[in-house]
Amino acid sequence: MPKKYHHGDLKNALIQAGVEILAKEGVGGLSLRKVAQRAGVSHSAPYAHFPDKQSLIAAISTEGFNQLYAELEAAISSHSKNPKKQLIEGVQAYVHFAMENLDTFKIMFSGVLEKEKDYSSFVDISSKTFKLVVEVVQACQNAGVLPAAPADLMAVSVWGQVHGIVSLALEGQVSHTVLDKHSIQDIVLVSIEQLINS
Amino acid sequence: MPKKYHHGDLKNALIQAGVEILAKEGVGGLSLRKVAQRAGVSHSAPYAHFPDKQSLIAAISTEGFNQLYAELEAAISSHSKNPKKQLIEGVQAYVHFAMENLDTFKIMFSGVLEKEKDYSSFVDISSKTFKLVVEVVQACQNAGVLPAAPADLMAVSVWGQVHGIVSLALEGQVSHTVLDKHSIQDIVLVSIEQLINS
DNA sequence: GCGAAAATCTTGACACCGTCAAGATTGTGG
DNA sequence: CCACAATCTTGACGGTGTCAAGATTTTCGC
Repeated sequence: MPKKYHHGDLKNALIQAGVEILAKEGVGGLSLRKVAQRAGVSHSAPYAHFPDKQSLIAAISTEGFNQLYAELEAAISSHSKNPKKQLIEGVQAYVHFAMENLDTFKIMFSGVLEKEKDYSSFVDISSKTFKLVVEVVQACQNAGVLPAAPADLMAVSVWGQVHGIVSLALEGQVSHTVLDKHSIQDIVLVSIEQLINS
Repeated sequence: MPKKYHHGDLKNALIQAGVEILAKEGVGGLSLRKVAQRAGVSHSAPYAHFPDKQSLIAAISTEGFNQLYAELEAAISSHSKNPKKQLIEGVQAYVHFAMENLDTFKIMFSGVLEKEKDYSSFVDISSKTFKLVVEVVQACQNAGVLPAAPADLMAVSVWGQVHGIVSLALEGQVSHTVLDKHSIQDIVLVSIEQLINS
């Protein structure tokens, strides 16, 4: 697949370097020039592979979504006969991904990427992820675990719930009176159970 | 309160200029130098009032939270005898604020402000806002509208649900199969009703 | 009310940033 | 093998956050 030119596979090396800088210095520390330096090329070499910085960010975000999708699917497919467990394990995996890849998660969901619809592979993997959520929700509905609203709408409810709590927590907006007593994992689980039919 | 020096009340003028640039050019277009220029002062005048750019962003975010708090309280206090209506109107007000002040909302919640706990007035107003949510949730619980879990935990659930859906929608992560059929307002309302005791 | 001290603002500089143009180098296909 | 395309380097440009030095204005103790 990737042909070897001067560097080898600079495009992926740049994405990888970006992920590393992101993890080490946060979103504010991510610059094209640092990415280039870490990959061992000159400051404008990236322009052979990405038309601009936004495009590299799109690639990093896409990579993040691919990983998130993989982890979600792994969590779900381990319990293919138990929709409720699929839901719970999927939620756990989502929270786990966010906490383990804090800045990648931020870049994926915090508006750093400004015109996401311009990047088709980003749109592809993120809508594929949404479809995965819809499937689990639908299975839960068929099993009577979730209410019988339209599946895509219910999927937005469930995903929104999880995503919102995680986002607020990462943003420091969840009061310490709550965080002192419960982990984010627990808070999300308790919240999701409010949506589940008793 | 604000004494008049050379400019008059440059500190607030800078915050206002920041809000305007934010609305016109988005988060990416917000620079200290543009803010200074719009306020009619030299490029480093802001340093008399803010130690760095993050500090100005904190002030803008704080201003945003003040406005959000005011709108939430207005929505809630119009229905002081009907907790369920308070909840629904409060949620509507939250969604309305997000959509009317898109980039301010982003700056408040999207990790642009990196060390939020360093800014005490930001912490004050945001925890005050959280307390407001807890109060409404508690009133709903007393009226049997919401389940009887610990109020602060339930508040995180409710706020997280609303905030998550709004965030995902603003990020373009809500599938068009949903958005074509429902407004964000409707989606959030339908979702919240899943949490309300029937 | 006056003069010292503090607050405010300007000017100029620095390093870093994203981006582009010109050219050098390297791989590929006819 | 050679023209061409892909890849990478060098150098430049304007914009950015920040700091230092100095000018200007207000405040405050006497």
